[in-house]
This record gives sequence, C-alpha cells and structure tokens, in this order.
Amino acid sequence: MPDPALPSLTRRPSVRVSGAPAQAPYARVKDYLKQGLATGHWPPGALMPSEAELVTRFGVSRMTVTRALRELQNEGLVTRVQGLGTYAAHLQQVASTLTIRDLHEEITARGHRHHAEVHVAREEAAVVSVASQLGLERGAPVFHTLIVHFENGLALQCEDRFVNPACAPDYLQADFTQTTPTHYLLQVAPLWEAQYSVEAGLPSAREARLLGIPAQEPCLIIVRRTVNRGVPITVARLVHPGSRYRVEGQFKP
Amino acid sequence: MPDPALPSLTRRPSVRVSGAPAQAPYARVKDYLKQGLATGHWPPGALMPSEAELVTRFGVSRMTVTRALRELQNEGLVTRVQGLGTYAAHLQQVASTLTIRDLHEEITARGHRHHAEVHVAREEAAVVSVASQLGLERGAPVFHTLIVHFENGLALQCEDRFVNPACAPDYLQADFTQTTPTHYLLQVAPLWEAQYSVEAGLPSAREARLLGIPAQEPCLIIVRRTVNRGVPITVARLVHPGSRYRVEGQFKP
DNA sequence: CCAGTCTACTTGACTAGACAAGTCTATGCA
DNA sequence: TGCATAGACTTGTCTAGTCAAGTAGACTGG
Repeated sequence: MPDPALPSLTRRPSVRVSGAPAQAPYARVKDYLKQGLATGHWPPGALMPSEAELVTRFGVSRMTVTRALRELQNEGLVTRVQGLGTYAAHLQQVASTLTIRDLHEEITARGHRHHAEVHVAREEAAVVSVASQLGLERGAPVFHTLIVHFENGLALQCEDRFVNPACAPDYLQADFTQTTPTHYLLQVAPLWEAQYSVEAGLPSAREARLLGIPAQEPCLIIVRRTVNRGVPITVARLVHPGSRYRVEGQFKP
Repeated sequence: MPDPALPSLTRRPSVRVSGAPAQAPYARVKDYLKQGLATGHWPPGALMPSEAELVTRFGVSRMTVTRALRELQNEGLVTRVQGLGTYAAHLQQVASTLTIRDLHEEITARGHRHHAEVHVAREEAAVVSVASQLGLERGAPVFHTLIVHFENGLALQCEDRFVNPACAPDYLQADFTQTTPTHYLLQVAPLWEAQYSVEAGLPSAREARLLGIPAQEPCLIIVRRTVNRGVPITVARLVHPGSRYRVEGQFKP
C-alpha cells in the first residue's frame, strides 16, 4: 500500500519556529494516521503500517509510535493484533455516545434556577422488582424518594428513586431541596458503573399530575441503575416532559 | 495522606507463578490507584501520589507509572496539572455516556430479520432548514431518502435523511433495501464527528402512517447530524415507536 | 501428503536515563 | 515592604535499547 503525503519530514527535537504550534512527535504520527483513515487511504480492515515502518518513516523511537497507535486504538479507530499488525477499524461497528449530565449541574450551567419538591422520602419494604435490581431480599428495607425538579419554576423531571441502605445509611437525612440525590450518592460512594435505558412513553397518572402536564404528553423516560464495586447502589426512574427536555451529545473519534 | 494497603510488594519481572494471571506492572499501579479512589481513600479533589512516589513504591520505571496515570486520566478518574500534581477527579462532573448503534447491526445482532421499505429516494432543492444544516445555499440540490426499517416485519424506525451530494455523489444509486444509508455513507466517507439530540415526541401524521402506529403514540426521536472533516455530510431524523424501541447503554469509568 | 519445526515479523511491555516546562515557596535585594 | 529570582518539585515527552509472546509462512522429515 502506498503512503499518504507526509507532512514535512523535518525532524530534530520539536523546534518551535517563530509562532508555530510545535506539535509533539507522537501527535504528528497520530495525525498522519488519522488523516489517512479519514481520506479512506486505509479503508476499514486494511493493514496499516507496522510500528517499525513508522519508526523509520518519522525518525522517532518506538515508544513514541506505540503511544500514537495505542491512543488510536483506545479511540476505536484501529484494531491491533499481536503477531499480525494494525488494522483500520470497521467504523460502522463503533458505537457513538450520548451524554447525560447531572440535572442540577445542567440547569445551573444554563444560568437557570433549580429547585426541587420532595414528595416522598421514607423507608419502605422492597417489592420484588426493586429488590431484585438492588440485590436484596423481597421485603428488605429500602429508601424511597420521589422528587420533582424544576427549572425556572417549570417541572423538568420526576425522579423516583430507590436506594440500597447498606450503601448510604444516612440517605434520608439529606436535604434534597438543597442537593440532588445523584450528587449526594456520588459523595457517599463514587460512581463505578451505571446502566441506562432511554425510551419514549406516557407518564403515569401521578407523574403527569406532579409534572403538571397532560396524561397524553409523550415523556422521555430514563431508567438508571448504578453499581459500586459490584454492589447495587440505586435504581432511578427519571420522567421528563418531552416538550421541555432533550438529551444532546456528540461523538468525536 | 497515608496509603491504602499495598497488594503484595513482591517485585521482579512479572513472574507467572503456576497459573496466576500475572498482571502487568502498569495494570498493578492502575488498579492500586483505582481501588484507592473507589474506597474514597482519595476523595474528589485530593492530591494523589506523585509519579516519583509511585516509582519508588512499586519499584518500576517512571514510564510505567506514567502510563497508568495517563490511562486513568483518559478515563476521567484523575486530573493532572503540570507543575502541581495528580488530583482525584470530581466524578459528579463526569458525563456518562449512552450508546447508539447502527440499526441493521443492532437488529441482526439480536438474531432478528431486518428489511427496509424505500418511500422516497430523489434529488430535491434544499429548503432553508436543510440547507443551513448541510452548509449549502437555499435551493441547492440535495439527496433525500425516506426509509422505514422493520424488525421481523414490525416497523421500528422511520428514517428521513438529507445528504450533501458533494460528499456522496452516487448516494441515490445505492440499493437501500440491501444496505442502510448509515452503512453506505460510512463506506464513502468515514464518520468523523456527529451531533445528536434525543427527545420524546409525537410522530407526524405521515410518520405514524408509515410506522403503522396511532398518531398519539409517543415516539423516541433522534436527530443526527454528521460532519466529515468540517464538511457536513448528512442530517437525519429517526423516529421510533416508543413501545418498540429504546436506547440502552452503560458507563464504566 | 501431512505434520512438525524453524524463522521472520508483528505487537506488548518494560527500563533507565534525559530535557522541557509549569507551579509554588523561600530567599535576598532594593 | 515589595519584587525578582533561584530551587525544589511536579508533569509532559522523548530516546534507545531489551525481552516476551503471538502469527504466518516456509522448510523439512516421515
């Protein structure tokens, strides 16, 4: 396979000529490969240059080339197999990502006012569905909160949450008009793993009433389960009026 | 700050005793730090051990420690500042991620059958909204496809897509009953950047008819805009019946 | 013809140094 | 007192080499 154009083969320890940005060598190698991938010079599945080739081509040490390739691998742009070589990744298999942020942070970042109404905050006996998701016995005590979050006085989220008491024994003592459960739980137990599901659906009658929306309004429903070091912490159902809330994100390889 | 328990200070080049997994040194350092973060030994914002400290503590070279720390940094678990040190990250500021996959891949991965109905596939003059998103003049020619995707005979997605002809001049020649537009476009121009928005809403009358659902059924609506090397490629509106489709994902630091 | 072995090439991981550059503190001078 | 500067400490990046381990193809003996 021939090579894409090399960007100036001048070497010597990244000399900063006048106001030039002076890119680090590993970044130069990385950009060279990235550009070849972007232009289709190496179509998905193609064998890319070996480390040794890049070493001689760029006149850098192998560690430098290795770093560039490892970062491309972490970004999902290439696949590396020991003994075989480096291959251009099948990008269509690369999953894109969406961002979900903490609600309080999101609202204040917009320069808006956030407040919360606490409707339920008590200990309950776990029903089967909750118990199984939190890894508890049926009937075991769990903490239950039902909080409605407002942005500039308009209901944005109805947060129905169950918490494993073993992970946050003082959960119910927190003042959830001042801090969000997410924020509190992250302080008590750092987040280690979370599973999400996002769907569109109708709110329950109670949720519609709490959110102040018609029962037929489509809602964006996020169910989130958080696990810390193998121990389930919390399960939450977050219901948002479809007309007021959307999730946005971007994907950059 | 005192130190979390060290996992066996025995060194010497990772000797594989019997069937032990023999963890790589950089992974041992990484796990040590990860565990300290998980147990709250270094709460968010705390100053963590310097590279020099870890070098003497683990008896490895600085490159090894650097790699462990750089990977933790890429995972968003620590923040590093030149001249200052390494700090435990404020996890609550870390955005979680959701995964969106190519529909055809998703359906076949479930072992189900995928087929598509092409309702529109033609060149049109761009209206203002489309032109601005694709970076074209109003009235410029754009390719427009409207395709409904089925999983085991049940409509799952209504895909309304506009494509920049400059990026994929032969787009309309493709057989979209055999390949998805996403798949085709990824072959023509590798994906470099994408912006998403996910919301719950009602389908248009036409969308409801094409999907075979009532006009009042809540739908998960994803709007995706893809850009390759600064040039907009395509804008798509993907409408999914809320009762049949959800987006799932997980977040692992 | 087949099975085993050998070799060349590849990535994976590491070492022990080096220099650069950013941040803070303590010191000394005007 | 106020300011400049010199260290000490930190991360960022690089070099030139080493050994280990996985893969594929060629070569050889039965």
